[in-house]
Amino acid sequence: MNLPAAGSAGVRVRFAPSPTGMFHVGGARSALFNWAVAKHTGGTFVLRIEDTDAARNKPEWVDGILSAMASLGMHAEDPTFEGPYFQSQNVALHQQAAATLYDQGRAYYCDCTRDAVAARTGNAQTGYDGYCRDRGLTYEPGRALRFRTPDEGETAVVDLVRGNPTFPNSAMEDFVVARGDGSPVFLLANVVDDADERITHVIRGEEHLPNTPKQQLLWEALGHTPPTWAHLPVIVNERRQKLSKRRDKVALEDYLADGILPAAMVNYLMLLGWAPGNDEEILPFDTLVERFDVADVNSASAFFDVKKLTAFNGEYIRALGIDEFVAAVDPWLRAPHAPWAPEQFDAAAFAAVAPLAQTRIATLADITANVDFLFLDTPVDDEQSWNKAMKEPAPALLADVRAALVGLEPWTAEPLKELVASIGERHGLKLGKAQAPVRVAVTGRTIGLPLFESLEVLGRERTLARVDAAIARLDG
RNA sequence: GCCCCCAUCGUCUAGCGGCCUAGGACGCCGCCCUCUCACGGCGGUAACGCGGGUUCAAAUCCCGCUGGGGGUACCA
Repeated sequence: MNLPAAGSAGVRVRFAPSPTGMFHVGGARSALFNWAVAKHTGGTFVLRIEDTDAARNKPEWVDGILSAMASLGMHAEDPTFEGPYFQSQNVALHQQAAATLYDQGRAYYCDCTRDAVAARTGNAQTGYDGYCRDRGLTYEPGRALRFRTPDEGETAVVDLVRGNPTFPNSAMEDFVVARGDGSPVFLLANVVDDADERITHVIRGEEHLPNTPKQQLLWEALGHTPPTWAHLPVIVNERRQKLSKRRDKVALEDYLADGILPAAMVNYLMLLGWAPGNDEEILPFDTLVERFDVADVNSASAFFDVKKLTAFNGEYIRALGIDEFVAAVDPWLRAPHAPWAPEQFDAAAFAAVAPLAQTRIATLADITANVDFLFLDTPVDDEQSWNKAMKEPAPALLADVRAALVGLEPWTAEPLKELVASIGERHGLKLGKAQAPVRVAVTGRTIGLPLFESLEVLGRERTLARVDAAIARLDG
C-alpha cells in the first residue's frame, strides 16, 4: 500500500457503525483492520457513530459499541483513537452540502412517489427514471433532492483490495441525497463526514462497494479529492451468506459471554481474509499490526468458523499464567454461570485443581463442568456415564474401595491411586478400567480431571459419602 | 431484471510464471504419552471449478463458461 511513512500521521481511517443492535463480529473485524492500519502507519483511527436513523437507533447500543471495542483493545485512551463523533451533530454540514449541490445544479428536487415512477417505467426494479431532472422544481416539504448522475462514461474507483472496479454511469440512477423533510441521506452524510474528518482511506465491508461510485461522485461534486477505498470481503455463514443478526450468531458480546477471550477473538478475526505470513497464525496483536497491510487482504468471502475460533481460544487459555487463568475463569465460577450456590464455592479447592483444568477447556465456560463435583452437594447425574461405568464388577469393586478408603493414610493422590490400582487388580481390572466406577460415583462423569488429585481435594468424608450413595443406588 | 465482486484441501489461508510430485492452521483419522478426558509429540486424509488461449513453462497472465456472493430504499 502506498501510504505515508510511519510517524507522519498522514493516514486517517475510520470506523462508522450505526447503533442499531449488538456489536457485530463483522463490524469488529472492520474496526480491527482499520485499527491495524492506523497503528501500522502511525496514523489516526476515527470512530464515528452514524446515529441519523432515529427510528432504529438506541443510545444504549452506543455504549455497547464502545465497550465491545474497548474489550478488543480499541479505546479512547489510546492516542491512535479519535472520537467518537456523532453523525447527528453534523447535520448542519450535511444540509449545507445538499444546498451546495442544488446551487451548483448538481442536484434537483423531485416530487415523484415510488408508485409514480413504477407506473411510468412499468417496472418496479428499474429505479428512478430522471423524470424531474429538468422540471426546475424548488424545495417544498415532501420533495426529495436527487443527485444528477452522469449519463455516459464510467466511474472508476481506487480500491486497495479489489483492483480498480469501474461502474458504468448509465446504470446509476439519480439517487436521493436529501429526503422530503430536508434530512440528509446516508450516502451524503457519510461522504460529508469523511471529508470533514479528513479521512484518507475508507476501509469497510464489501457490501458498500456498490455505493462507492455514487459516493466518489459526491466527493468530487463537493470539491474534494476522493479517498482511497478498500472493500473487505464479507464474512459468511456455513451457507456462504453474509452473516446476519437475524439468522446467525453475530454479537461479539455473545462470544465473549461464552468464554472466548478477547485476545483470541482479535487474533482470529485478523486472520479472516488476511494471513500474517511465515505459516504463523497465533501471534500477539503488535506483531499482527507490524505485518498488516490492507493491500494484502484477500478478496474472497470468509466463513466464520467457530471451531477454529474455539481452537485459538484454547491456545490462548493454555498460554495464560496460572493466576491469569484463575482470574479469567472467575466469572464463570459465580452466578449466573455456575450451577452451585455461592456459599458452596471454595476458592482454595478450586486453586488446587486449576492447573489441571487449564489444559482441558477450550472456552472459559467449559470450566464449570470440570470442577462442579467439588461444589455440588451431589454430583451431576449423567445416565450415559453411569451405565458405561457401573457394569460388573463395579458393585464389588466399589465396596472394596470403600472399605479401604476409610483407613487410608495419608489422603493424597499417590496412595489413592495405589489403592484403586491394587483393588482393581484383585478384580482383574487395569487401573484405566478400575478408576471408572469410582470416577462416576464421585464426579458423575466418565471424563474429567485426573481422579486421584480430585479425590485428594474433595476429601475423605465427601468421597466416602458419594461412594456409599453409588453403592446404594446399585443395590436398589 | 440491472450493476458489481469473488473462485487453491470440508474451513481459514500460503502461493503473486519455473523453487509446487501445491505449504501451514482448524477439523477429521491413526499412533505414542497416559488413571478417564485433555494437553503434548508423531503420522495420515484432503484442493488449484470447467473450457479456451498467451508462454519454452500457468495454481499463478488473458477470455469465456459455470458456480457462489453483494447491491439495487426519501435504511445505514
